[in-house]
Amino acid sequence: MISARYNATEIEAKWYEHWLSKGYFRSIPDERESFSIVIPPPNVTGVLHMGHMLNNTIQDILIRKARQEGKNACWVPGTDHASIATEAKVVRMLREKGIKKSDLTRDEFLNYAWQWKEEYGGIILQQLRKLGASCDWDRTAFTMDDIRSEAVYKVFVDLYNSGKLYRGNRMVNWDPEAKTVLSNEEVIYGLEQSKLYHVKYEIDGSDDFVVIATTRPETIPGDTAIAVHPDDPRYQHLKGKNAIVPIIGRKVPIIFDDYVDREFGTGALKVTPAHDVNDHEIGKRHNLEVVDIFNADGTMSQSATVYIGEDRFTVRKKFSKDLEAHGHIVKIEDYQNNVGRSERTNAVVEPRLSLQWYVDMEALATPALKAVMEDIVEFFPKSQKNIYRHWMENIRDWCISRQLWWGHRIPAWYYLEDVFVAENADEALTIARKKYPHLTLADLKPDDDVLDTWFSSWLWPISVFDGFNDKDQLDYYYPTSVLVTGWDIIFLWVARMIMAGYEWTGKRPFDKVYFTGMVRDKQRRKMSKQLGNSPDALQLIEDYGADGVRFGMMASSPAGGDLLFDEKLVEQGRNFSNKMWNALRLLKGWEITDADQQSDKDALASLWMEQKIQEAYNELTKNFSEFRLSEGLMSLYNLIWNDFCSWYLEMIKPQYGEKIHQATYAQAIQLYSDLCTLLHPFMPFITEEIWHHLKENRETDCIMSAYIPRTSTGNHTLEPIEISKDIVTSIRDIRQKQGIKMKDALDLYILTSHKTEGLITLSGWKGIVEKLGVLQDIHLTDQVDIEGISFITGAEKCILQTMQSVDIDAELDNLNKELNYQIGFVDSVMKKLSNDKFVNNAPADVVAKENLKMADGRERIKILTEEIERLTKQKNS
RNA sequence: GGGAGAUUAGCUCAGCUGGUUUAGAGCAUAUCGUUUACACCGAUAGGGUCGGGGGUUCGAAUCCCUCAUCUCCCACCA
Repeated sequence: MISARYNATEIEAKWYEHWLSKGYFRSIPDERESFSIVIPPPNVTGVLHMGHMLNNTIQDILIRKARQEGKNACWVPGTDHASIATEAKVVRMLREKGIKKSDLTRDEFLNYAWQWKEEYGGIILQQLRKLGASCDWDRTAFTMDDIRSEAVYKVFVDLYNSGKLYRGNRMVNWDPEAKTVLSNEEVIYGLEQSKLYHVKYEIDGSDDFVVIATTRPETIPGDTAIAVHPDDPRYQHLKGKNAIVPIIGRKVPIIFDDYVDREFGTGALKVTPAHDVNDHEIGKRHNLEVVDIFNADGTMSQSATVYIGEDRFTVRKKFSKDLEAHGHIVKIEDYQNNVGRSERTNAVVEPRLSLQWYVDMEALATPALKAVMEDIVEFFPKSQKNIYRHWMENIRDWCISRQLWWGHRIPAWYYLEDVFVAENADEALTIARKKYPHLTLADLKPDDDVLDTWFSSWLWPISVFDGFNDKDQLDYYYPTSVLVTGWDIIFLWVARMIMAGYEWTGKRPFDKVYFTGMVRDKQRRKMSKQLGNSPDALQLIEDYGADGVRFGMMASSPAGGDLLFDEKLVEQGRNFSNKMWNALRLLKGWEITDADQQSDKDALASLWMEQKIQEAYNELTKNFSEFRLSEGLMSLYNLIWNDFCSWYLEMIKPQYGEKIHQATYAQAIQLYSDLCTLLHPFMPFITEEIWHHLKENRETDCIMSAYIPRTSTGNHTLEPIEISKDIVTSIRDIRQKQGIKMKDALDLYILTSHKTEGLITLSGWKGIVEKLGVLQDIHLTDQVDIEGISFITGAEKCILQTMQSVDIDAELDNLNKELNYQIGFVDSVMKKLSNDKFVNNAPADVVAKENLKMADGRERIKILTEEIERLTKQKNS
C-alpha cells in the first residue's frame, strides 16, 4: 500500500535503476527526429557542485521533454581531461607524498596522472546519476580517449596544412606556478591593492636624476631604458643622456616615445622589455636590449644578478628596501591596479617572451560570427550576442601550446631547423624523408608540449559522435539541438565550438545555446570553496531528494540570470513532493461507487480541471520554446498545488462516509496522471512513482514515454469557475471576520437582476459553491433587501445570511471603501472615454473593452449605492 | 577608456509588439484554524504612486532624453 511518508532516497534509487535496466536513456539513430545534447564535459577528476547541478538539471529537463514528445533524445555524457587543472591536482598530490614533479620523467609523471584519473575519474558522472540525469551512458566520452584524441591530431594537422597554424616568439601570459603559457582567456583580471614606488635614477655623468613610478620594483634589474614623451618639456635636456639603473648600475639610454603618458606619475617610465607587453613594443622600436630576469617559476634568474633564485614577490620587498637604504625611493603610494591571475592556479601572471604555437583565428571567426548575428545559432538570452560579437570582431590568435605533460602532445617533430607536423611519428618521418632521406625516427625530436585543453573540447559536438569517421552518426545527431552552459565560458568554449563546427563540418554545432547564470549565495557572492558558502550537492540530494533539489534549482533560476541559491527553495521542492504524495494518498483512499449518475458538480469540476490543464499546457509549451523553465515549473506548481489540490480535489472530495462516483474517480486519476506527465521533466522520480500508482493497468511501462497529446476542449468553464471561486473566498473571508465556524451551513442569495448569466447557466456550479462555501442553499432572487452581509464578485451581488446580527457600521465602512475604489476606477475609464481623441484613435476593440469596464464599474457602483442606502435606512430606523 | 544590461511589493523575479493591470507570482509577514490527504498543512488578509526628473502619445511599468545607483564584458597607464 501507499506509505504515509514519501521516501525520496529509496524511490529515486529504484526508478533510476529501472530506467537504466530498460535502456530508456539509450539512443541509436532511427527514423524519428533526433534531439541531441552534448554535455559540457566536467573535469574528469571533479566533484559535483552547484553549477553542475543547475546545468545538468536544465539539460535533463530538455532531454526528457523531447523524449516525451516522441523524439529520439540523445544526451551524450563525458569528461574533460582538463589539462592544467588536473596536472595541478596531480602535482599537489605528489608533493604531499614527497615527490617533486621535476624529479620525474614525463612517463613516470603520466603514469601517476593516469592512475589518478582511473581512481577519481568519472566520480562526477556517478553523481549525475543521483540527480536523475538521463544520459546515454553507453556513449560516455573522454577528451583524451582514442577517438577524441584522433580528432585532435587530425584537426591539428589540418590547420597546419591549411596555413592556419604557426609558431611565434611573442610576449605571452606565463603562469609561474604551473610553469606554462596561458591563453588570454585563461587570465582573470581584477583590481588589487598595491603600491606605487617612485624611484630615483641618476643621470650618468651629472648630479641630475629622473624619477619614475613603478608597481614592480623587482623588475628594475631588467630595465634597459628610461622613456619619456618626446614633447615633454621637463625632459628635453636629457636627450642623448644615459640613466643608471639603481643598485644594478647598468647604464641605460633615455629614449623618447609617444607611448608615454605625460600625466601619469612623473611622466617618466622605466622600460623592461622582457617583462611587460608595452615595454616589449617600445624595446622593439628602439632596439633595446632584452634582459630576462625571471626563471620559469617566477624566481630571479642569473641575469637578474641579485637575489638569484628567490621568488619575485619576496624580491619586491627586499629590493625596495635596498632602494630605500640607498636613497633611491622618493615616495611609496597606495595604489589600485589591475592584476591578471591564472584562472586555474590563481598565480599572478607574468608577461614573458617565448616561442609557442598559435592558431590564426581570423578566417575561422568569419562564419561563426555571421551565424550568431543572424540567429542561425540562437543565443538565449539574446544579450550574449553583443558580447560574442565584440570578442569575435577583435579576435586574437589563439595560443594553443602548453608546457605541461597531461594532455594531447603536440604532433610536431623537429629536425635541425625544420618542423614536421603529422598525426603520428611515422607519418612525420615519411614527410621528413622527402627532404632528408636518411632520417630515422630517432633523429626526429618530438615536441615536448601539450595542447590547450580547449583544443580538444572545441571539437566535442563533432568528436563525441566520432564525426570525423562516422558520417552516419554525425548526420543524424548533428547539429545538436541545444547547448546548455554558463556564460563564463562563452569565449573559451562556445565561440570556438562554433568556429570548429563551420570549419570541419560546414555546419553549426548546435541550433541554440542556453546560457545559464552563475550560482551565487543569497548575498550574491559567487559560490566558492574559500567562502565556504557552497552547499554539498550530494548532501542536499540526500536531505531533500533529487526532485526537491531540482525544484529548488529551477524555481530560482530565471532564464539567463544568476541563480541566488537558497536552501529554502529546495525545502519548498521537498514540500511539493510531500504535497503530491498526499494528494495520491487521498485519491487512493476513496471508496468507489457506480450507483446513480455522476453529479453535475463533479462533471463540471473535472471539465474545468481539464481545461485548466490544457491552458497550462499551452503556456508551458510557450515557456519551453523560450527556455523560461523557471516560469514553466512555477506555473505547474501552482496548477498542482492550488488548482488541483486546493480546489479540484476539494470540489470532488466525497463527504464523510460517502463514496466517489467511479466516473469522477476515473477522471481524477486521468487528470492527476496528466499533471504528472507535464511535471515529469522537472521532477522525474516522484512523477514516475505516482504515475505508476495511478495507472495500475498501465499500457506503457513508464512515464518517460507517456506524452499527453491533448485536444483543445475550449475554456468556457474557466471564467464562471473563477467567479465561483471568488464567491467561495468571499464567504470564507466573511466567516473568518464574523467568527462563523466552518461547520455552520449558511444561506447565500445571489441577485439575478445583475450580470449572472455566464455563471447560472452552467449546471454544477451551484453544487461547487455550496460544497466549498459550506452552504445550506443558494437562492437566486431579485429581492434587494435581504438581511445579511453583502459582497460583490465581478458584477454579482451576493448576500450571505449569517444568522447573527450584522455590525452595520463596519459593513457601511467596507461598502464605502469599495465604493470609493469603484468611483476612482470608473473615473479613470471615463477620462479615456470622454476624450474624443481616444475614442477616434484607439482601435475599436480597445474602446469596446473600456466601455465594458465602465459598464461593469457603474453596475458595481449602483449595487453598492443601493446597499449603502438600505443599510443607512436600517441603521436610522 | 570602450561597450552591454539592469533598477517593479520585505526578498527573488514576471509583466513578450504601449490599451480588460489605479500592476502579477513565489517566498516572507499577519490573523484564524487539531474539517477524517498533507502542520513538509489549510483558510484569509495586508503590502508597490513600477529608481528621480523631463518628453512623445488620446493613453506609458512598457517608447525617447537626462540624472542617479548597480552589475557584467572588453581593453588597459607604468
